[in-house]
Amino acid sequence: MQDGNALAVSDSEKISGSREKGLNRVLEILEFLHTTQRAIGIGDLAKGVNAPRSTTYTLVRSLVDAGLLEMAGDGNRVYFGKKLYLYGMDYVRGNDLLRRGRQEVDNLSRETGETSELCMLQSGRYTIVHSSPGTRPFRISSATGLQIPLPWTASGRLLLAGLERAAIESMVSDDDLVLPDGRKLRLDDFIADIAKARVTGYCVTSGLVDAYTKCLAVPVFSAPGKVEATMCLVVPIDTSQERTGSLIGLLRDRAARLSIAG
Amino acid sequence: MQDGNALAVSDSEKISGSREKGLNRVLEILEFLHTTQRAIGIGDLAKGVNAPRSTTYTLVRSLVDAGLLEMAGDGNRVYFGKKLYLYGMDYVRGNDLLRRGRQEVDNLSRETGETSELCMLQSGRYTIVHSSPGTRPFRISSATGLQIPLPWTASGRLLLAGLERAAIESMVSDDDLVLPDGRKLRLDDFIADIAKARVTGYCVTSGLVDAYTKCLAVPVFSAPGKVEATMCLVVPIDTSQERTGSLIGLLRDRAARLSIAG
DNA sequence: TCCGATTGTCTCTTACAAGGGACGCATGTA
DNA sequence: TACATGCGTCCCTTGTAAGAGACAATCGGA
Repeated sequence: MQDGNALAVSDSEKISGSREKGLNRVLEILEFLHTTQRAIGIGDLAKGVNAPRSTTYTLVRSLVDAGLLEMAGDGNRVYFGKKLYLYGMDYVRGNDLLRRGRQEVDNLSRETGETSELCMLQSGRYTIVHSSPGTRPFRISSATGLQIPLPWTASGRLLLAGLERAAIESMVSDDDLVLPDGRKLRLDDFIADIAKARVTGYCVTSGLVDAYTKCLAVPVFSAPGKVEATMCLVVPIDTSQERTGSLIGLLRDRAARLSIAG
Repeated sequence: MQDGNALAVSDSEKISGSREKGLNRVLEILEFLHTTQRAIGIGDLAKGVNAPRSTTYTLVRSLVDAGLLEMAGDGNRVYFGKKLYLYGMDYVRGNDLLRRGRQEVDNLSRETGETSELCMLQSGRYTIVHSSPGTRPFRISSATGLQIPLPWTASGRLLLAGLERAAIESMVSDDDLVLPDGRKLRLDDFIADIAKARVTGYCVTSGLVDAYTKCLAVPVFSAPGKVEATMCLVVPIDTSQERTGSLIGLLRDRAARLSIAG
């Protein structure tokens, strides 16, 4: 193994390493599968979440029996199961905003040909909840469920609009402020961005996540002042001023539509 | 409460009532939310899964923190959370058959105007995994995630094709054999149906779930002889012989398409 | 063929989570 | 104003689940 499991587990979690609640282990397992995005052997899973093998076997059996996980076709690998899909659909059904937001995102990318995304805060992290690829030849990075530091994104600036400074600080770690290209954002600048985005009602960032794209984002409100989600378009960084402007107009229009009934 | 919680909890689970593993409680909570299909107060949730209040509060807090559940907007109600949606999408992504099956079902209902469904076995139960409503004025019952006794359906007969008699018996309870209209199916007849469906490669049932519809189903194979799912159309019971035949042809065609790469 | 690594199962101990129950706080209604 | 009902939190006890570790079975090189 390349990861020398000797207490190197990273600093996450308490170093205790002792007894751990079963439910927590399960949550870690699910999260681990979410990051790996593929079926994985139970032994490796145990290593991955740093849990004892015997425990992992027991938990996985429970989860498989319950249908939350499934044994992958070939043999001893596990991945998410149908039950989770069904629960996920229940979530969508109970969530107007998400259901209509997905629709709207699909429409947007079809109409504009650009990559379009619906984003939300997910336990304090920026999350791409739904994305539709667009028709450009080059692939723009964006997988559903991907989590990215808030300061890297235009949506992040909108999602934090209206929050206390303290709340924002607690959601943004120092690491988050370091952009992919190595530049370090100043926290005050970021907070200023947020305030600005709030009044203008949209946000554009250029070359933050990568050097070749810019991101146009607008807020979706669940109540006056309460930003529940954002919709955004990811476009080539050299997109003209005019087209950028008209795309933002389109976005604001669609987001408003989502907001009213939300 | 209208449900007199006095040990009426149905016979499910052991009557022990004593200490229960946290994970199991969680699984019950999720299942309960899945059946209620709506946000529910924590107190009621505790009653619903027959768990102590204190325990329920603790577990719900964990689940909310993890994002598997969310507090519903108003206040003290909980329902499924974004995390479950994300995990569900992971499942879809990792499952070609489901992804393409959903697509195909949507196509079918658009082309034919009939209600179309994708069905699978889910821990021994028949489950509507995806459905698309069709354009007929009257609504045909069918919610995604709904679970129905196997003998009530055409798909059930196909999904069990190739299984041992013992396996079939273990999956079908006596209650399952009682149709909605009160008639009782003989187990032997049901098993004969299964065998017949297997050789003909499709199955039609008339007036089983309700008196006004018939159900046309065909199998989708994940490997030769292994029925992974079924696709079906739910049509008015008076649909002509010709149309029924051509719809079945269409279904078989599409199901075959799904099966090859599966 | 013989090893080393991995997989799945089992047993036993003890650290600790589940549960009982009491508390204070809001509602609602007699 | 009193009383009942439901909510959310907290504390203490003890039954039990998490974990360590041993085991047989399987696999894949060398």
